[in-house]
Amino acid sequence: MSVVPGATRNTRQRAQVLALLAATDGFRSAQQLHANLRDEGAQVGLTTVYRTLQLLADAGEVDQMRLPDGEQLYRRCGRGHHHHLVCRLCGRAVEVEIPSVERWTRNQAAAHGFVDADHTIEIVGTCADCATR
Amino acid sequence: MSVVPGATRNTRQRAQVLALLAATDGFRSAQQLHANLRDEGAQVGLTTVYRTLQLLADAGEVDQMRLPDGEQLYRRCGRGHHHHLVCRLCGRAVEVEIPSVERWTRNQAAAHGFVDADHTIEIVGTCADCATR
DNA sequence: GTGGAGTTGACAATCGTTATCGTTAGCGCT
DNA sequence: AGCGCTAACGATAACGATTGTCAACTCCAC
Repeated sequence: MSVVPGATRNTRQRAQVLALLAATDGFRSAQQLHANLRDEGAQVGLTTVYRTLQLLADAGEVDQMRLPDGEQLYRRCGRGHHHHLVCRLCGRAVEVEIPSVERWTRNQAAAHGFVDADHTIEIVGTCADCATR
Repeated sequence: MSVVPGATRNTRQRAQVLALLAATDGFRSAQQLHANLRDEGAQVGLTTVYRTLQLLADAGEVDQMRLPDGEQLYRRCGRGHHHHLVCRLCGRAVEVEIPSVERWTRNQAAAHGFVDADHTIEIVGTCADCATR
């Protein structure tokens, strides 16, 4: 039997992106992550950072959110469905759960005949540290 | 005394953008609106459409939301704080209110020391018409 | 070690949006 | 109606994040 097509490989670049994500606790943009990797001497292309983040996001390994200005941010996250309270300045994030809203959104969608409903809930603010600075 | 600086003027272009928005009941992108205006013979520049939408959004005359792919959408809306259930295909929107969540998000932000907290809640699905088509 | 399919990355292209800046035109005033 | 000031316009260029391209590379099963 030949190799199963579709296997994913463990490459140096993916390990480095994952390592950086593991060491970061706030949301970061692909460009920020790429810059950080370059700073610490890692040899990773910007394209690869984007691709890796997309892979991880699709696999549910990282969460992604979008700032009001449209920039995409990524963060290594706990599993399961949850939402975020994010600092608009430093990216620090707190995972929050909204038990009632999950049910509520489903019901609203169904009540209006919408199917395949998905929802996005993000709370963006300024964290205590950034506020006093 | 001279003219008060900062006055806004009534131009043909703004009237046309407003008229189109009034005749549209779903979320539309700036580019879609511009194309529609051109189709019906209106002479309006793309830049002006963007500027006008931004003005209206700042003034609270229209609501803006962002699709998962980052595209900005606009819609003439009822006043007051509310959220939307939007069709991902045709842009049709239903305004919904989430009584408990407004309070909940405020409390969560405060509990974690965040200030100036803002929240975005959007439900995107496929409406009944688009689903059967 | 070898083969070949998954990966990489420099570069170009895309796409929505914003800045530029000379021209146009709304409107308060006379 | 005419004048003048300045907001507003709009064609075009610039921008910035993201994605496509494609030849070179490198994991890894055998």
